[in-house]
Amino acid sequence: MTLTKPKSVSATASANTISGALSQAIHEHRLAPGTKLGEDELSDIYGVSRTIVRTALQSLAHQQIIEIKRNRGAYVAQPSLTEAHEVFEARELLEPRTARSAARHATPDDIALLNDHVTQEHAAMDAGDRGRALSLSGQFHIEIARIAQQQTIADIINVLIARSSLIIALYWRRENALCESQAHHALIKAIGDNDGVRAEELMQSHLVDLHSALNLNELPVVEQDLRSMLMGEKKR
Amino acid sequence: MTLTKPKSVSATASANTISGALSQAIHEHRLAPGTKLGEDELSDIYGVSRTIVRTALQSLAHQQIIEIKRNRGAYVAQPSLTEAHEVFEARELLEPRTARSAARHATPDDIALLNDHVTQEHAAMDAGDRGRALSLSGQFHIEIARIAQQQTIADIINVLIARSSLIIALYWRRENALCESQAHHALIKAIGDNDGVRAEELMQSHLVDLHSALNLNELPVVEQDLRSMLMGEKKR
DNA sequence: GCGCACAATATTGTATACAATCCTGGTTGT
DNA sequence: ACAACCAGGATTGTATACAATATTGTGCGC
Repeated sequence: MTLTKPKSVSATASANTISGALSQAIHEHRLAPGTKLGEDELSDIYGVSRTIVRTALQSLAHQQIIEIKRNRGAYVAQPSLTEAHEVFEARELLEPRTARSAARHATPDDIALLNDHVTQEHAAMDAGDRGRALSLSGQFHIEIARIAQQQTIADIINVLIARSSLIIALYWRRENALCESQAHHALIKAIGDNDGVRAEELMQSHLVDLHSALNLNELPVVEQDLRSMLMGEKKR
Repeated sequence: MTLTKPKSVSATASANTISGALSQAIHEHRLAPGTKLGEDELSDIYGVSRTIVRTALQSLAHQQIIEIKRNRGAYVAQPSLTEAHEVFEARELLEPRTARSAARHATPDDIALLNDHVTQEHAAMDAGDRGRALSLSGQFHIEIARIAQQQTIADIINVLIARSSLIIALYWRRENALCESQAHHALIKAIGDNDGVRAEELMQSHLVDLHSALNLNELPVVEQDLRSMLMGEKKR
């Protein structure tokens, strides 16, 4: 909640509040892929009409964070394996050079902000709040694009990271995620030293690491979930 | 209208029809940057309620093709100089490597489709329909991303090209645009030969050409438009 | 004639009512 | 027991009514 700034494409304020809250919940893995987001349910929770909820959901749908099936409702998205690859390939095209650019533009304040981010990330991890750590980790990448003074790319990365969060929820296999803050720490060092080339290399390998830490050849765990639900449910 | 496929993030069918129509009109420079898009006006034209129009406008706003100012209405976007640079810088990060990838995946059918595109582009140009030629030229780039089997990147490029169209409307200076189809023709050749490296190079230089064909240091022509409107209008 | 305040109008924002569609559960027939 | 079918209920899609805000027009004082 430090300076997330939901970006507010436009739309009404309440709608942005709701889409921001849902987005945050998804980033922090408090809303699992496949979860149904009923309109009445949300309008009750947030105390607004379905009109507003609908606006918020459409916004999230456009970011492909949720999927709206006609006459069926909105569900937290379940990126396919193909999409998972595509998202990381896109990130690998955008982020390394952006990190290089960030190294050129970074001010001491920027470095301080990044360090603060990693500190919070560590704190969240120590507190066992894995979701929050992941969310902060994503914001770190967006922050770098902002430092590079590339708002357009930052916007794109923002969306890609949201989807990455879903992908991680579905396909992650590695247990320890502290490699994260290590890599981020090294990146800050390179950016702070204005070493663009190194920053680009580090970002590249960081993304490759993430990409390769996914279960590439397996089905998403959703089906297991569904199966277990069918097994252990109120079979009456 | 060949196979544009509005991509339909979701939302209702009518809304997609309207946002598609508006998007097309903007691509073809039939709707100038700054034009106001009133909700009642559009609901009259398309014979649907404002609810649907609103959905369509929000979709376009999310693509940053239009800008919705709270309580003021929707206007065709006027990208700033900074945004113009950012958009082309993003494209330069994404498209060259995507072209390389397309060269790996292209089938004979794909090549035929691309050739067809360029032919239509030429035809539109000969017919003096500059807007349609520009629109087709943009679709060409999207088609390449599709051929590369990178739907995610294709989606991103789709949005960037829409914004590029607005940027061209505002900042274009060069008179002749037939360099376009020349460059596209060369690209098809490289892709058809499965020469990924060359395709990447060609796309890179093509984008640099486009980028450098903009009036980088001048104010958008909108102000000129406004002035000329005030000058040559029904001074009554 | 000019500028300001205020009313009239138009436009957008939000909520609600109604229509269309889908899902659930029970009933019936085999 | 099982399948198909047909209500009934719940959920989403669309239109419309009303509220809030901005814009325009008018009149007054100077």
